[in-house]
Amino acid sequence: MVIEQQITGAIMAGIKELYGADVTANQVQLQKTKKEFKGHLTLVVFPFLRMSKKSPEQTAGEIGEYLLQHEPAVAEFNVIKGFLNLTVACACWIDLLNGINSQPSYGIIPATEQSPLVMIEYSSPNTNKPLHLGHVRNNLLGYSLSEIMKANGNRVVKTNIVNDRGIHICKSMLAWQKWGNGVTPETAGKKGDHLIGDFYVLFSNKLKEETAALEAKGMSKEEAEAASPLMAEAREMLRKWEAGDKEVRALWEMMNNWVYAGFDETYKMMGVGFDKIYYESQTYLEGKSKVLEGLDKGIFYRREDGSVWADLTKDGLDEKLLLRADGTSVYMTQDIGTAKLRFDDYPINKMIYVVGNEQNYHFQVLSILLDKLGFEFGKGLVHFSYGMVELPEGKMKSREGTVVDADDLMEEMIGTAREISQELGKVDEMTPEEAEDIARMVGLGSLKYFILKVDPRKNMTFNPKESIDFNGNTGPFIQYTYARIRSVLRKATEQGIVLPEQLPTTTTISEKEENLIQMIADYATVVREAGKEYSPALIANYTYDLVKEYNQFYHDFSILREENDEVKQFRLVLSANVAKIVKSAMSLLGIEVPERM
RNA sequence: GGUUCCGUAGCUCAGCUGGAUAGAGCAACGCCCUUCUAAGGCGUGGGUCGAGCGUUCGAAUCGCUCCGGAAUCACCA
Repeated sequence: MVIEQQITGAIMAGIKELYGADVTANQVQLQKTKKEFKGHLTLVVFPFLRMSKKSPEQTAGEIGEYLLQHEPAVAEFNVIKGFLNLTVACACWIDLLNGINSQPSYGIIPATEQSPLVMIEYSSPNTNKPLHLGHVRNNLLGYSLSEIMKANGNRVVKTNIVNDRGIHICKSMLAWQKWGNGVTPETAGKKGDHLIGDFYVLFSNKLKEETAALEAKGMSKEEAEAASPLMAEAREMLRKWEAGDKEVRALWEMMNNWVYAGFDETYKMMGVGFDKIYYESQTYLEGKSKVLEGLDKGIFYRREDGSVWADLTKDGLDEKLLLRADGTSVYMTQDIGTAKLRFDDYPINKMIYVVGNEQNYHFQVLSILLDKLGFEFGKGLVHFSYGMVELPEGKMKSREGTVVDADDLMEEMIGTAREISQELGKVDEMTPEEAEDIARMVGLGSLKYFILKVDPRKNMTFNPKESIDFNGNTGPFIQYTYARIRSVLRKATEQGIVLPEQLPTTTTISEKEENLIQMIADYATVVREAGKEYSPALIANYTYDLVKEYNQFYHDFSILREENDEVKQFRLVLSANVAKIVKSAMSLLGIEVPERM
């Protein structure tokens, strides 16, 4: 922030004058003063001892004295061991607050026509089963990351690649054909994605029966699956699909549309969306030409059986298959093709893939291949790799039925929020619509915050029961604080108090208030850091700290009962800006904040 | 076995470009609703930061070696 830069400059000048040494801004370690000491900013003087050739205390004292004389922003200082604690002048804080107050979207850098174009791929579902908890983490991270990149002055295209073809879809189709009796989402009264998921499970169960019988006759698992008539039928269906068989295609289209309708509902409830959707059925043939082009240029090589490979041993990796002997594509080829299509559609400067960490190797390879093929964004490709979501009992296993369904989960969270607000009597003066809206915001806010506050790279444990906690470091706590501030501001308006555009710098404010302004001012840095680190968690934890700090402040001061008008207005403006920052930060996480709750 | 990631309080997680006595929340216990929303605040207890060695004025943070866990090393996607 501004004050820091100003003081850093003064320190550099001071060291030059006192010790005749040049130091860079990087060497000046100016950090926030710990709570238990007096001051706002602390300079660690150990690095300068070589230049001063004096004790830490003496050096700190000299620099402090210099700052007091030459830098008006420094009001006083104290020295503890090698730490120089600086207190920033009161008027500076009010100036800072005035500056932030005048900016409706402080900390956000709007994109322009010239801004870099960032494409973010996330969600990427299969069309054979509904979304589950793992997808929830993916979607929330992807959406939030998009918002964070936007806030850092990038043009963002959110994209989704739908895996709508392959043997897994054929399994659902076959099961529906065999045992479905023409059931539809309407007649079943079920979301389309769930209905299809049921048939996928049905197929798996029937297949298991078959293979178990074969295994009993002495076949291995692989042999049994290869010999299974059901699997043969599924493979035949896939063959027909690829040949463009009208009947199979029609069935495929109908069932996929059911799934999409179901997904759309889930996405909408989750609050995520896309600017451009790609379907694998339309892209899976695309990579081949690019690979053959690479073959011509000698980037890849062909084996005797006709298959095409990339030799990445020089890059410290293995050899990677790109085209099978029969000329068909593999996963990697498809991703190359999709990259090509995307680049044809948009002048992408940066590509971010939000995909689980089980694919770290895949993206390492993809980055190298795209780079070799001449894609500008290949080398700098970002695999936003996130960890798995585990349950207290361990991993989710579809086989054991421990998969947490996204729709069920959201519904449950909203239901709990509804119950709690009823218990607390929060809904007494609300219309049923208002109450339901708040239950939705709070329930989903709780879920989203719970997932986004943890470092994306780490595996996390999700306890469905305990996650519905509305106290402490949670979304609802943040939403609650916001709603309370808005309430105070509403009451101020009712009392006819008009907030000034500019506060007089002569108002006396407490140290707590100064700290709060410091935290508010940090928001701009946090947003920038979050963009650099691709970390929604940074925003989440910052917001919690800010809100916690504000809550303590809130309890110490009766804002509306304050008798000194100048102080009252200052506190109202301060509160309004906390609310502004909280709302902005939450929107970067895709979390709504209610005006009352 | 190779590669990558992770290991911090009973539980869930912050802190990691080296800096002061390692922080929150949950859970436990004790206070505070005639005070702008108690979905709140204050307090108490709880830690060999997986282990060891090294670099340094200084290490949870950096390096090496172990130990434990995860992912991956498919002509699956």
